[in-house]
Amino acid sequence: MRILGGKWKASILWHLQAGPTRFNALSRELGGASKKMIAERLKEMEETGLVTRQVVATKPVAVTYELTPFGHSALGILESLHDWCVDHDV
Amino acid sequence: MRILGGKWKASILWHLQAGPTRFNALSRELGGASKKMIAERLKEMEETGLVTRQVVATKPVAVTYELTPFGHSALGILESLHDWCVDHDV
DNA sequence: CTGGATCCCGTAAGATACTG
DNA sequence: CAGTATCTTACGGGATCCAG
Repeated sequence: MRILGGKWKASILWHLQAGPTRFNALSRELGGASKKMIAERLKEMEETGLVTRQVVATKPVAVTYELTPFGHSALGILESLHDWCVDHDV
Repeated sequence: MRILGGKWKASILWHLQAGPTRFNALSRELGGASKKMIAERLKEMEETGLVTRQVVATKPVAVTYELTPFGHSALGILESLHDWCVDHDV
């Protein structure tokens, strides 16, 4: 729960499964989440090894986030959770 | 996450799998949790249908909590989560 | 424009005392 | 025994502001 819990980590993982994504792209796709939330959650997820952070020194700077293999495996878990919710009407 | 999240619900489910358990028994087994936490979490879990509450009109009163089938199925999910953590060293 | 830091608030969590 | 009442603290969450 400490790794996957909270309000946004699951959504972030979901949106990252398509491939490396920029900070603001995430911010746009996760409509209801403030940039602070995304930044905090990404930092935690980087520390737990779910995602990697890449800084591209263009101008203006670009920062992309990408799933690690561990992050991909987490998506499998989330899918189990999802199926469980659906099976029990939740 | 809303159903299983928080700090104590998983532990409560785990301790209830042995069968109907009394409030104070839970309180003793979940060392670090105050009675307030347990009471609040149990109330939520009753509302989401994970557990049932049974009042036995002895003197003094006894109250036991028991897993519903839905609660049992949640244990399966938690086990998946646990296995996932173990497999990835967490 | 980009990514992120700061401020403020509400709720969860924790400790303790009290009640039927 | 099984909670409730009350208070304090910690953290998640949201809006806003800052730097490159």
